[in-house]
Amino acid sequence: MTPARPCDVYLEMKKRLEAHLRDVLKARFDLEVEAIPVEIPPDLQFGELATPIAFELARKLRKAPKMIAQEIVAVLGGLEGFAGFEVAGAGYINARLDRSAAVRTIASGEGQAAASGLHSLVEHTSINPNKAAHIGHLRNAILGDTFVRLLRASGQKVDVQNYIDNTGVQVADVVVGFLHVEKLTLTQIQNLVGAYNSGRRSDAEKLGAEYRISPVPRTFDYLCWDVYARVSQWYASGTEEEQKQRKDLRYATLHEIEHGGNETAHVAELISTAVLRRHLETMLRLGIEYDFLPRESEILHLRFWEAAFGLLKESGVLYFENEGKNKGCWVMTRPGAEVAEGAVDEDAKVIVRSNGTVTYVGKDIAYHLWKFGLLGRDFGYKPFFAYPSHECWISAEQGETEHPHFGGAQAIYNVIDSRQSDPQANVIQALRGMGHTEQADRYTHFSYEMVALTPRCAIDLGYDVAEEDRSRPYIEVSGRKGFGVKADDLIDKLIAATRAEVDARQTSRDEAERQRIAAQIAIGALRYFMLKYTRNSVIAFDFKDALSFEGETGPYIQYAVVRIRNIFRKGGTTAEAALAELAGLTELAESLAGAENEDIWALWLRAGRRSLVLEQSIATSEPAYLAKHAFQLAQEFNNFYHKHHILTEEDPARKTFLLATAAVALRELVTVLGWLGIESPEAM
RNA sequence: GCGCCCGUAGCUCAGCUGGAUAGAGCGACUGACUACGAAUCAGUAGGCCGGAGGUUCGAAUCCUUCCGGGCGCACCA
Repeated sequence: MTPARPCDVYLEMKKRLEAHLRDVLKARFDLEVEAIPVEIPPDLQFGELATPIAFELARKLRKAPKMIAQEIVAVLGGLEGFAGFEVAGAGYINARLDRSAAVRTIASGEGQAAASGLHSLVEHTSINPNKAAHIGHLRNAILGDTFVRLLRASGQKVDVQNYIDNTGVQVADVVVGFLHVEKLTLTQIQNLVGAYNSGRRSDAEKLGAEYRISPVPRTFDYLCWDVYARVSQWYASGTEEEQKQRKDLRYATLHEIEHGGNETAHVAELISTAVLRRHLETMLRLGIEYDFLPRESEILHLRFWEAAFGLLKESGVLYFENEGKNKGCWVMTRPGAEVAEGAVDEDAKVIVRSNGTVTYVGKDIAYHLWKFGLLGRDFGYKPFFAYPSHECWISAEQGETEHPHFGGAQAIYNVIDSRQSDPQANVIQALRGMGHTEQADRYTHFSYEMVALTPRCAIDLGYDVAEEDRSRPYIEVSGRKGFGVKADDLIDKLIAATRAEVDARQTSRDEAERQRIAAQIAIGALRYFMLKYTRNSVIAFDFKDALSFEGETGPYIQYAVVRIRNIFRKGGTTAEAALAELAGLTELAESLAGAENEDIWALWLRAGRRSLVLEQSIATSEPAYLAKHAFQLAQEFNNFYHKHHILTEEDPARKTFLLATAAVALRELVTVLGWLGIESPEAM
């Protein structure tokens, strides 16, 4: 069997050094050390790897760290792939790699991960299908989609799910909006959806005028955005009596939708399906695809809860409360709660209300039992949306007889914003309580902070910003108030901006090609923008930052790729050929030594770090690490590019080496950008 | 009141399970296009890492506490 990641010298060398140190410590000093710390030094002058192990051993051995380090170095001997070890500072042991050997390994590496055998399920996007997607949803989808790509790159089999809450209160609200505020009939709604779906804007406008809807936005999800804002306002306006009636109407509508099989439910289905289709189209513009769309309506109608309820009662996770404020409910103990023996847990989480209906967390427990294959029930499946390479399926009460199998995963990741960490913790707690500890351990709430608007951005967009909000660092987006930046608007704006730049530079390319390049750059800019921040940092959105194409941005990295491609184009050769030629060079050491080559060595080293960063990214669920890695790689290449002129190099061996350096940078940049869902344009 | 997150350069953010002189981008100021395209590069200025204690050979990182900000704590979803 071939090694999983032959090109990753860092990962390989780190493991080798750890193992060697462990052996030496055992054999020569009779020391068993659990974890040997091996780190990457802050500067290349300290070598490529280092360990502060001597500091840790100082107390135990009652000796100065520096002496211990010297003793260890004295017996380390030679290790394949390393040029030597030395003591530095107060007791660091620095390791220097055999640079030529490392370069050859990196150059030859394919970097393909072997299948890990792990089957994971990632749930992301999960937008309520009642309005257009906004920038907050983009962060979710881009984080989720990128993480899917990372898991797949590491060899996992991954199913991508987008959960659709098509029977919730948000859908009910827009149904109320269409039926009772806009006062449309089922037939009229059907006509409107049909006109929008056919793509003929003029038809939608004609109907809009006839039905007295104004303004008539360009797409159906945009219309819903407006209707949702109007109905929210409608609920809050009017007399007290009217408000009560409207609230009653809201919940009556919700219950009809949940129950199904009536006209209101039919309207809800019509609207939510049309909006869902728009969400898929929006996300596809960013290269985001799904495998399966489980819907709440099927979780209800296929009685997932019934099955889960039985299991929960059996395992004792749920108990019936006879006393206190939750009297008459089925409840569960919250994670971390400590309740005295015999006392009533007033703080318990209600799962089944005293009227017998189940709460959101209850339904979520059922759904997650299904995800792990522990429920004993399954959805029906129907094809819903065709991508060029595969079909996206949707849940159905009665599905096709032939269908792929979803669920039954070994590990799951839920990309859900941090405000939902309590309910997520409840679900995990329930799984653990049922004895599914392994599943509970492999349940990751992939949480992230919201995207908010800077006050300046909100004012620029024409929203009323209260005086007290103007001094705040950011203002939360609100679909209810219609307050936010719609995803498609942002994408359009980005494409227009990149198009202007492309037009200025690519005068000889035709219209279609320019548009394609502009889109690639715009999507690259957007995806990178959403990925450069770590998950628990609130993004205060501003067009100035998002529309920036300089510095730490997607286009900066793409530009490095284009530069490398230009070198090979002008040089009449290819990256593959350059790497093949490198193998024929007998002497590399000279090109890698000395201060004037330090930047080249740094670039090779960075190139040899991909799998290490991937591993860290997955372990911490932090795609930002890989985004940063891509940027640093591009930065180091640009550095190299300015310092060494490749095509005019006269020494043929040196030129081959420089070309190979560019080739490896290209290979790494394209690979890592691909993991981030960012395309590498041919020109820009 | 309880829980979670955050506070690092003028601004926006990195800083991995504690480790060597605290980094990047933007902005400001200097410079570099008859070069493989300057969406680039080089340089300068800019930091009691919110405050105070503690643990440690060593703390931006761990613990305690205080201050300042955000978000959760429903028989809503």
